[in-house]
Amino acid sequence: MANIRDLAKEAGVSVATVSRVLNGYPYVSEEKRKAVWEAVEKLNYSKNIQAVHLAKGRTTIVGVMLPYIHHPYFSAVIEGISKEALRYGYQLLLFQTNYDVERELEALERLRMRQMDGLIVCSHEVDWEAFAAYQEEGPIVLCEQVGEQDFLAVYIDHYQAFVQALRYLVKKGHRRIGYCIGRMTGPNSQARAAAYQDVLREAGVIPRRQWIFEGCLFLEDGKRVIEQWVAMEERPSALLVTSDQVAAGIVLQAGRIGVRIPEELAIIGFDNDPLAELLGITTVALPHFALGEKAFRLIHHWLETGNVHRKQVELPTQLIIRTTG
Amino acid sequence: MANIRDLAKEAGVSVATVSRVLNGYPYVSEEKRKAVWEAVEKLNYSKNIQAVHLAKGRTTIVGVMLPYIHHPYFSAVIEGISKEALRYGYQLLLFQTNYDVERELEALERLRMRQMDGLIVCSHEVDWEAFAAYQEEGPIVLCEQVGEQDFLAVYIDHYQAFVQALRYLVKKGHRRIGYCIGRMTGPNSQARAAAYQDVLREAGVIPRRQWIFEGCLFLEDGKRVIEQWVAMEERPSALLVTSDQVAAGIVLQAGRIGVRIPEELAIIGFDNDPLAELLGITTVALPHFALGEKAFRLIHHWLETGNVHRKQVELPTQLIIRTTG
DNA sequence: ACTTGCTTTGAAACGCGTTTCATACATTAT
DNA sequence: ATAATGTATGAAACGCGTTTCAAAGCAAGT
Repeated sequence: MANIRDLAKEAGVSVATVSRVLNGYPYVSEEKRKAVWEAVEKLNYSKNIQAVHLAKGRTTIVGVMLPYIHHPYFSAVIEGISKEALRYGYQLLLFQTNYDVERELEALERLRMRQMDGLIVCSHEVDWEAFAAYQEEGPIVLCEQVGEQDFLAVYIDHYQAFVQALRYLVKKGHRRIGYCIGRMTGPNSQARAAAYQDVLREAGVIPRRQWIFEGCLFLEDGKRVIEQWVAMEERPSALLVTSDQVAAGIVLQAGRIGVRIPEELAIIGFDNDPLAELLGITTVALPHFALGEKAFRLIHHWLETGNVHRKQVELPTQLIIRTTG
Repeated sequence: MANIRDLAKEAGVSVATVSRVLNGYPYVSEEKRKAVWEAVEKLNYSKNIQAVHLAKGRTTIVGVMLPYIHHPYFSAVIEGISKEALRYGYQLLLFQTNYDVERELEALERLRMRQMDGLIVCSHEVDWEAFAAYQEEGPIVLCEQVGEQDFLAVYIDHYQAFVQALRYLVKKGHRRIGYCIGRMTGPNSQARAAAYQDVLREAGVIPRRQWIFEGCLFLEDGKRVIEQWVAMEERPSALLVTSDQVAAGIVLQAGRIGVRIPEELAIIGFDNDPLAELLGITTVALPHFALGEKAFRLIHHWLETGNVHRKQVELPTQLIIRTTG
C-alpha cells in the first residue's frame, strides 16, 4: 500500500504539502491541493494510523478494564462509556481481566506504553498502590469510592445505598436480615459489609455471617440462594440482594417452590433492572449507565484541557418500593 | 520518557543490541544483556507500542463491530470473543455503531488504516458490498449466514432454527402463528422471515403480517407485545420470540394480566437465557458464546497462517421443550 | 522606497522501535 | 591450513506521518 512519500511523488509536491492537504491545514495553493486529492484517489491511499499516533504522541483510544462483560452491571457501564466515546470520536479498547492481578497490571502497562490515552477501571482486584504507581502515565478513572486517596473517580455510595435499604427493612420490622453479594473483596463490597455491620448494630441486632450469601452474580445464583435459605434452621426474614438479576432468580424460584415473597422472605434488589419492574421487586436504582457516561467525560476533560485535578464525583441512588419488600 | 536511543546510550550499546535484549533474541553477550536491563530499570523504560506496531506492520488488536452492548446476544458474543482474545494475547477494540452506516464504514476504514489486524462483525446495516470492498485490508468475519458470498463467516442457521420451531408448533396443532423480532433488516432477520413464509405455506396456512411484532429487543418489549396481543380481535395462538428476554417479558406480563401460557398463547423463545429455564420457557438454544469464540479463532488462524481461504462455519441449535409451548 | 506580515513550498528532523547488512572474530569441519 | 558456519556488535535504513524551520515571493502599511 502507498505511503505519504509515494503520494507526494505522484502529486508532484512535498510530504509536508501532502500532510497539509490531508489535514485540512492552510497555505496550500488550490492547484496543488487538487493534485494531492487526485493522487489519493489514484493510489487508493489511506493513512497508517499507527504512524499518526506515533508522530502525534497520542491516540483516540481509551482503555476499559473490567472482569467480564456478560453481566448487567458491566454491560450497562460500557454502554454509558460508549455513548460518550462515540460522541467525542474515541474508540474503546477492552481489557477483560477476570479479576486476574497479572492481567490488570498488564492493562496498566499498556497505558504506560501509550496504547491508549486513558483508562477506565470498572472493577479490579489489584491494590490501589498499583494505580498510584501508574498515575503519571495518563488519566485513570476508578468507578468506586476512593475515600481520601488522590484518584480520579466516579462512584455510587454503596455504603449509603445499603444503609438506606437496611434502614427501610428495619423500619418495616425486620430484625433477621441477610444479604447476597457478588464478591467480598473490593471497596464497593467492603462498603456494603461495613453498612451491614453498622446498621444492624444501630438496630441492636447481631449480624449473622451465615446470612451473607457470596458469589451471587447471575439469575442462577438466586436460585441457589433460595434453596439454601429453605434449608436453614433459622432463616433471615429479609435479604438485600446486590443485583436485580439475582433477586429475580430468588423471586422466580420462590414462586416455583411455594415460598411467599414478601411474607416469608422480603427481597430488596439493586440496579433497577427491567426485570425488577416486571417482577415487582423493590430495588435501589443504581445509575450504572450514568456512571459510565461520567467516567468517560472525566477522562475526556483531562485529555482535552490537561487539567490534572483529580476529583471524585458521586452519583445518587434511589429506593424504589414495589411489592417484594 | 526515555526512548530506545536513550536506553542504548545509558547501557553503552547500540539500539539493535537493545532491541535484541528486549525481545529476547540471541547473539548478545551476557555482560551487555545485563547492562541493558540495568538501564531499563534506571530509566524506568517502556516501549512505545505505536512504534512497535508501525515497525512490525501489525498490532495485537482485533476490532469488534456491534450496534450496542447492553443486550444479551451481543454481550454473550463478546464474552466468547474475549475469552479467545485473552488466550492469544489480543485486545479488542469496540466499534459501537448503533446500526449507523457511516459509523460502520468508519470501522472498515480503521481496518484499512491498520488500527487493528482484523474485524469481527456481530451485526450490521451496511451492505455486503462494503465488506467485499474492504476484504483486501485484513480478515473480516461476519457473524451471519452469507450464502454463496466469498466471506469468512461463522453463523447460526436462523432459517433452520425457525423452521424447527415453527414445525414443532404446527405439529402441536397451532395454525395461527406469529413472531417477535428485533429488526426486519439484516440477513438473520430475513432468513427468519423466509422460514416463516415457507413453513406456514407448507402447513397450508396464510401468514399474517399483523402477527409479526417488530422492535422486540428487551424485556419491556415483551410487555408491549402481550398488551398488543390482548387488543387484537383475531390473535395468534403461538408466538416465536427471537429473544428469551422478550419471551420472559411476555410470560411475566401475561401472568400479571391473567393470560394463560401456553393455553391461550404458546411461547417459544430463542437463546436459552437462564431466565428461560427459571420461567419454563420453551426455547431454541443459540450458541452465542461459541459463536464469539469461533469468530475470533477464524481471525486468529488467518493472521497466524496467512491462510486466506474464506470458509463459513455453521453452529448447531437445539430446541429445548419446557412448559410455555 | 522600505518594512512588516502573509502566503507558499519543501528539506529534513522528529516521533520510536525493528530489522538488515556489514564487519570482525571464534569455532568446527574438511 | 583452509573453508564454512556461528557468534557478537553496530550503523543505518525501514516502517510512515507530523511538524519545524528556512527560503522566496507577494501584499499591505508607513
